[in-house]
Amino acid sequence: MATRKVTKLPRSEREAERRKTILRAAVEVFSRKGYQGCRIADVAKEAGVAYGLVYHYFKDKDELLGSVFESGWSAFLSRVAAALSHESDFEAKVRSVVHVAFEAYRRDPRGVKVLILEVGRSPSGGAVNRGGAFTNVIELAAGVFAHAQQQGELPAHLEPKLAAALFFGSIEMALTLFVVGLLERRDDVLDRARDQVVETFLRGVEHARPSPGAAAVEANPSEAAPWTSAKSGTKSRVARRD
Amino acid sequence: MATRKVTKLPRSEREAERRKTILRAAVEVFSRKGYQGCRIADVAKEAGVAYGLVYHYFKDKDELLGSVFESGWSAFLSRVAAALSHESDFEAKVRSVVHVAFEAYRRDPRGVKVLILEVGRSPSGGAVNRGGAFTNVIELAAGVFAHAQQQGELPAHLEPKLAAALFFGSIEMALTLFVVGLLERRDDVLDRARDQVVETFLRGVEHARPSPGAAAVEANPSEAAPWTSAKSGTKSRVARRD
Amino acid sequence: MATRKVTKLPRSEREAERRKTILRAAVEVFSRKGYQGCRIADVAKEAGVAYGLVYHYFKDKDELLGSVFESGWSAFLSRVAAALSHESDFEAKVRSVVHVAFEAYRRDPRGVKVLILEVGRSPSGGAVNRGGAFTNVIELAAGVFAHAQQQGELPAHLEPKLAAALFFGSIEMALTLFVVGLLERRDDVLDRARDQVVETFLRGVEHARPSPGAAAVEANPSEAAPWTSAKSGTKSRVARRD
Amino acid sequence: MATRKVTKLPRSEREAERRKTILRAAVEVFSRKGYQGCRIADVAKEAGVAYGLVYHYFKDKDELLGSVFESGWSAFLSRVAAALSHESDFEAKVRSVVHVAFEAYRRDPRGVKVLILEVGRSPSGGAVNRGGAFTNVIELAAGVFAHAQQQGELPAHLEPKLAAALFFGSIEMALTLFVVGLLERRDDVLDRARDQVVETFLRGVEHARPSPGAAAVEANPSEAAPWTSAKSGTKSRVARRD
DNA sequence: GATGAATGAGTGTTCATTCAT
DNA sequence: GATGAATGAACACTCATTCAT
Repeated sequence: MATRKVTKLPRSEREAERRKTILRAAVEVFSRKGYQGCRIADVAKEAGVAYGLVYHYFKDKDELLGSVFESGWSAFLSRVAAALSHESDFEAKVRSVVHVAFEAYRRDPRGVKVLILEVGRSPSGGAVNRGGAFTNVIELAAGVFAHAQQQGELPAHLEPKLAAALFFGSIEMALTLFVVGLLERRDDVLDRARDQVVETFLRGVEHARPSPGAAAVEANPSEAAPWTSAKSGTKSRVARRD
Repeated sequence: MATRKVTKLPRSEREAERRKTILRAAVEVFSRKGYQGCRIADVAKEAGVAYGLVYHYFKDKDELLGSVFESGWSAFLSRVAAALSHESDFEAKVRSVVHVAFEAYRRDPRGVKVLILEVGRSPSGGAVNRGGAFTNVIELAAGVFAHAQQQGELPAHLEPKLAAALFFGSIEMALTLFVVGLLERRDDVLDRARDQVVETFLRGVEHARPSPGAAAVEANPSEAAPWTSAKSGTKSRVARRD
Repeated sequence: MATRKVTKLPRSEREAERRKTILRAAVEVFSRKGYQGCRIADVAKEAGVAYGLVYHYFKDKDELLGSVFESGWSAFLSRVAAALSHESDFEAKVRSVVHVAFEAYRRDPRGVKVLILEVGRSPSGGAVNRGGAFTNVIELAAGVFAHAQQQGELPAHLEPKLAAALFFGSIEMALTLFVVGLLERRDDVLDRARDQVVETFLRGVEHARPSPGAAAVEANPSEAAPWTSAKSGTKSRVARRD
Repeated sequence: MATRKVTKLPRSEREAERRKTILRAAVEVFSRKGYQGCRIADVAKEAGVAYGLVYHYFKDKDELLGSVFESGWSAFLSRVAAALSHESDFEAKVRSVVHVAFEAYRRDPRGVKVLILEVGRSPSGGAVNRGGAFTNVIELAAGVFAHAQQQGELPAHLEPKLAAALFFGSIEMALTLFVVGLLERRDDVLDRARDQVVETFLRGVEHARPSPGAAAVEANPSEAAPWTSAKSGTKSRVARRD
């Protein structure tokens, strides 16, 4: 009834299109309900396709969700790789990777949430190579750190993979703060946070330098804590026990 | 503490005991199969009690698993709080918290895995205030950082909550490296990693100092990559308790 | 704590008391939730006794509910028997049995509801001798009808048991009208209905005589249909199909 | 009726068929085990379909069993309505409704048992509008009685709904006598009982006339108790349709 | 390819019944 | 006798996956 007149993409393209539609729907549903909580039916409905069609494009639920990860990660990875290739300086590389991560979040918080909240999940569950994806990023970054060590830009005693873990762990948890709402999803806050991540990673909390933008702000003593709108940022100044 | 009768536990204590048994079993199963994957039947079997008894002590699956989180987090939180209260120096505090985390992992990788891999996860998964638990740790640590800022031990421009996030993000991801097997779960590797986490967080990758133990090693050029072999092990510099 | 001072009924009486308490509670719960819908726990709570105590007095759920029936029926039966023994005239007997039934309803609609709504139930379910109780009433009445036949008060061609069935079927369904709310539970309506049941059974719909009370009412043409408050009694005057 | 294709039923009809199959199976199981006692698994097995398919066609157990009631009642109702529409005389109407009920029982004792034993039962059992179905029959008949009153065929002082209740109460309890085995399920007994129901309802026990068939029998004193033996059988005086 | 009916194993939850205290 | 914790069979309902059309 409705199928008669379509622009007729070459079969393969039409299919690729469908596949992407389903994948996008999966990301959406996945981010709403989580890995286990989402049903194939939900994905199909979200994608506007028939129930069984999902199984034409994906072997089973695991493959579908695996694909979600892979496409997400590979997109992230390629952006990171591109960013790295545009910079030669170590600090610049670090800065640009953090930038990529924050931009990804700014553009597609849902997708990032999925990636963040489900990495390493599926305890022994036969799921895809999420671990693999994770390993990829770690090792990509580890390569950068090892190179920097060879260039003398970084102390030799550091384990590159661990350094990479600390790097991405910092980024991830920083973004998590936004995901769970502990920090406001405002552009200026995001920017400032990004700078603090870079600074802390490079020079440590003890020697982190202020954001360039914040420098100006510092000139205005009355706005000493621009991180939060009004309500004082941190409640308990002293460790609680309870 | 509460009862003197030694011969047999009074009804109420017996029950409290049962409850704990079930909770422990839940942690176990949970860590093996994850939040959604764990079945009440498994928990009951693991605890060695009848199926229905689980429902005597916990309203439903959600409440049971919620309790797992809460008990796990509160245990971790109280250890962290204790560690903090024993130190006054900022660096020492940082070091001791990292120590607590690593010791927890050394002692009960399963439990840590559960907390690490499931916190904040399961979007709207119905369960308790996992988010709340997460928030608690962040804010506990944020308090420490804020205090350090007041003491002049830390730059004032840092957002304490974000600093806390970077701190725990680093720790978590470092442990994840062990969880997923990218680093060997050997004592010496754990010790060295712990030091690197502390150093990187405090002074940044660029100025991180080598482990005291590793210092000696460095003198021996023939052992250039102590991350993957040897047994130099700088075991637990800080006294463990319990 | 509280058990110290009780009037100390002889053991057997105390127990009989308890038993009755539980039985009453069972009637209550039963009438609210029905045979299958009620849980032993509900009965225990309603009776204010411990969970397991119910099993001291009743072998199992079936026996408990069987007892409910038996006590209900036997009470009804003995009232019916008493009523019958007080009258010698056939019409008077009929009238007094209907009276007993309507009074029982007026006094304890709950109990009647239980008896009415569950007779003959439990399809093949191993339940008690509810059928037995039912049989008892039918045969008691059948005896009366047979006697009346011998006295020449009733045509000989009638099957007494069937006559009894028609009799109690009329009574039951009449009461059901009140139970389900198709007739108002007002005293005057009940009285009038009672008369109509008797008249219809004795002389048939075609020759049923008006209630004595209604006779007076009839004198007042403005109150021609005193069966219902205001809203005209029967909607569709002609058989609907739909 | 709706489709011409003979070769294979179109999808939609196939499904409607399936639905009916399941419904029939539900009636069967239902009549055997009662409302609460029947399990979805039994229904599925009886229908010869997969467990889960039941949930394709019925939201849940309640909806399934609700449908059983509705279809049963509506079938009965339409037969009654048809019978009524074919007769104009009041007595004939009464006679034909009783006939319909007895024929229904003769044809499908199971189904009748279900409707009889479960209507109005299960207090607040959640299921559909069983009460509604009950109300429908009562009001349908009440309409007939009201009409007869207007025609002067019936005393005006009777409450039509109550008359309807007495009518169906008599029928129901008469059938119950067969259901519980107090009367033999033999054709001649059924016929005779049917006549007695009609006569008693119309003219009362006191003036009920003997069955036409039994009249002949009465002439033969040697067959004084034809209720329990013989085979005189006055079969279906009114044409059945079905 | 597309559709959605059909399948059935899996699992949370209830609740009658038992039993140690 | 009283209590309520312990037991476990039973069952409704879900949902990934298959398959006929």
